[in-house]
Amino acid sequence: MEPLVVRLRNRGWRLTAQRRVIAEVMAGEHVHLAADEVFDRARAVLPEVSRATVYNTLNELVGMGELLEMTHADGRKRYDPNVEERHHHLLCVDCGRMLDVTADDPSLPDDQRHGFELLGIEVTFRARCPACVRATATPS
Amino acid sequence: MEPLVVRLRNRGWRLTAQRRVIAEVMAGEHVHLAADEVFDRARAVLPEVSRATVYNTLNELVGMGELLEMTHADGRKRYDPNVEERHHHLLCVDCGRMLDVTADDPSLPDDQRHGFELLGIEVTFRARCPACVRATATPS
DNA sequence: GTCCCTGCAAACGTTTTGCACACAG
DNA sequence: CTGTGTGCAAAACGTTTGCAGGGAC
Repeated sequence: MEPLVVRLRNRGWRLTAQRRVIAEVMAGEHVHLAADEVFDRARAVLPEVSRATVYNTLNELVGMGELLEMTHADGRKRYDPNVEERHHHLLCVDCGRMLDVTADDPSLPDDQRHGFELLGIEVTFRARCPACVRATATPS
Repeated sequence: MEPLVVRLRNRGWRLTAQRRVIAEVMAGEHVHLAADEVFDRARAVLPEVSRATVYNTLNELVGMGELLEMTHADGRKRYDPNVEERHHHLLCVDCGRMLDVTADDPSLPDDQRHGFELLGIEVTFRARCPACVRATATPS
């Protein structure tokens, strides 16, 4: 697939310096950033980026389907640039690190559907990452 | 299992009118309420309940393991009183209604564990409920 | 009587919005 | 040139906290 910035230009998206930097931050990250983290990284590259523009731009990207919005238990929204492949998430409940993983979807038995029209399935594997396991291991 | 209020008293929880009302609201609801919705329902029964007490009490109940805290994509925390049986959730993405369902857990292949220590699995079936499907059906 | 819980209001962190100016097209 | 994106600051939102008074045990 074409790079994110190219896809956006092809959709007639007005490309400003701020938007390009924000899109590049998202495209370059494999972790799932909160808006404020995107703001920090974007500002490091281009200081004349405002918080409002980061929020506005992220919301637009979500609306265009170029970004997935997720809610991490800390109450902040996180943004996932991986919209190409279906995937689930592996979350470290201690440090908040989140990785993409692939696993089979669970299925919902007919008698549990309650007449709902199924659209998608979200799976989060709650876990502790190696670093956090090591940090709490009984010190010798 | 004993009623929630009984379990709480047995743990030495100081039982005030406000706390009892909040616990009863949670016990009586099969939906997954946000703190403000709990506040409204509690105040309908007992007007002298403050928002702060609702928040404090919900956090205590979560800490005691009598309530599960979940984050619904609208950014508000929701509280699930069903701690007895393992279950997943069926969410209407239009109106936000959320039901408990039982389904098999998906499994995470070894080559996808990245060394993490698995603790639990959260599954949300994203869907549209019958009422919302009907609301958007092509009008004849 | 003691200590914990309560209400109130202010503080907090995140996200949204109103407005005049600036720049991409 | 025009229309849309921008920065700034203020507001909105859900939640937490500090404090003095009150009620459960």
